Amino acid sequence: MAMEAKLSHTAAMILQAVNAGHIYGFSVMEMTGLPSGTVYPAMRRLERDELIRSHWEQQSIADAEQRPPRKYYKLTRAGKMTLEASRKRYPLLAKLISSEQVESI
Amino acid sequence: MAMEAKLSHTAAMILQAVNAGHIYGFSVMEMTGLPSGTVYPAMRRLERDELIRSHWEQQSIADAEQRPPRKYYKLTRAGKMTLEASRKRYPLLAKLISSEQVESI
DNA sequence: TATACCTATGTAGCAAGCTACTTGACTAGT
DNA sequence: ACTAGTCAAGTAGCTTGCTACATAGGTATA
Repeated sequence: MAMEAKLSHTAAMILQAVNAGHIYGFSVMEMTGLPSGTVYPAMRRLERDELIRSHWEQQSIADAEQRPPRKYYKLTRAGKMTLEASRKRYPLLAKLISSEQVESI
Repeated sequence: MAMEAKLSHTAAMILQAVNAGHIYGFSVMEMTGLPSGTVYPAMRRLERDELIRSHWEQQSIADAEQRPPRKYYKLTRAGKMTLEASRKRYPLLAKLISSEQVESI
């Protein structure tokens, strides 16, 4: 069995937020209340550790919606397993950010 | 009006835990899942900033219960006001640790 | 009588988080 | 033209948090 990384409470919150549909940095910031100086470096580390993967939104879409392009994330298989393990470590995590709370994806 | 300190999520969790009846370090650790290297330094800073105040349990009580003496904390008035402000900043905090969850004080 | 576990507090040194910015394009008011 | 606001990503440098360990008395067990 693969050795799963132990996540900090913050990293677990971010993973949970992405999993629940807040799939870009700014949305994670709004949902969690965490500042940009926390969220963006943390998401880089999560990507470095291959728990999430990112791709830039097409410029044409951003242009059409008149805003900066977003960097979209999704969990890898390792990310899903690590999140599952983190729910045991932080049992109150799922309550904080559930998929139901996501209005617009 | 007094300038209230802005608490980190962790510091707010600890304040909330103490307020909810987890009035010594080890109990806060168990409730929150945070490690001792987080909880004890954080509680020192909270006391330095006069949001909580501590006093050592009487040795005779610890002896009678056959365990090390505990350092008991309680919120100051400034601590209660800061916690109240933090509930606005972290609206999901109260759900995490409510007084009802405390079995033994 | 070692070895191990439990309660409880604590610290050194490294990793992660936060404050206060920056960049950049677009919107709206004065 | 200038100021201010919004969305979105990002960074430098200081502060906080975490891992791993220490201390210390208690119980339990082989």
